[in-house]
Amino acid sequence: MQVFAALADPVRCEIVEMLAGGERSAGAIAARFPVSGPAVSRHLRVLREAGIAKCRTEAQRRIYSLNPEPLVELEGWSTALLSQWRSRFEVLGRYLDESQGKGEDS
Amino acid sequence: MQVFAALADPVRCEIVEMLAGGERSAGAIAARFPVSGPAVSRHLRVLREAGIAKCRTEAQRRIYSLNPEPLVELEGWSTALLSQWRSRFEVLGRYLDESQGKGEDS
DNA sequence: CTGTTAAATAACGGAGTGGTTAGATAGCAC
DNA sequence: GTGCTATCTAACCACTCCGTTATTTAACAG
Repeated sequence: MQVFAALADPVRCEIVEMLAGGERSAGAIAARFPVSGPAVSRHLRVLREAGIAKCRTEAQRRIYSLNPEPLVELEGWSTALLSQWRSRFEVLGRYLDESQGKGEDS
Repeated sequence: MQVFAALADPVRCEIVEMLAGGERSAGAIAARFPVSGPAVSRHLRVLREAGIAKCRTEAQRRIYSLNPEPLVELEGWSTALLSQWRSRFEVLGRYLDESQGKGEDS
């Protein structure tokens, strides 16, 4: 799950939320954060390398947009994990229901 | 999203997957990784402080289990983001459908 | 070609992270 | 009490990460 590392930084997390609302130029993104342009530029690179963002060139501007696949994968990961956990929990629940009538365990 | 930072490390990510399959003692967890006990112990602390794992004491053992709330939140975050993205995409799609008949744009 | 704008890269410093080994803490067995 | 087991904490080191400023690349305007 390389995605987690890419989203671990709050700035990158916010950038992703921005991009979910539509594509933006690098400058427009940088303007929203109290850090320097180069700092944002590197955040964008991390997101690109993680496959979460992609960019196209338009004159001098780089227009960034969201690449959804990794987020779909992320959603799937958490959903699968939770359903596994819930199924375990249900097994435990059944066990407790059963032993409730007998009241014995090690 | 503090959860991302907690899951950014592959060892912690695997621990969470282990815990989804049922609770485990600290020793049982540590045995599965090629790193020292103290290293795993600190990973467990990070997960605890992120609210992803919790532990109870049983004799000398600490039994770790999964706390699902942060993962539910994570699932919700990715789902919301994707649905926002998809709605944007649909708007764009409608625009393209429309301009397709006219064939003009800047 | 020169100048300007937009963004990326380079180089560097400080803070945080993950690993290690050694020592502390807590509960059980005797 | 002593000894053993299980786990955590402390101290330290190497490495990575995020921020900065300075420089470079790239595209347009004249």
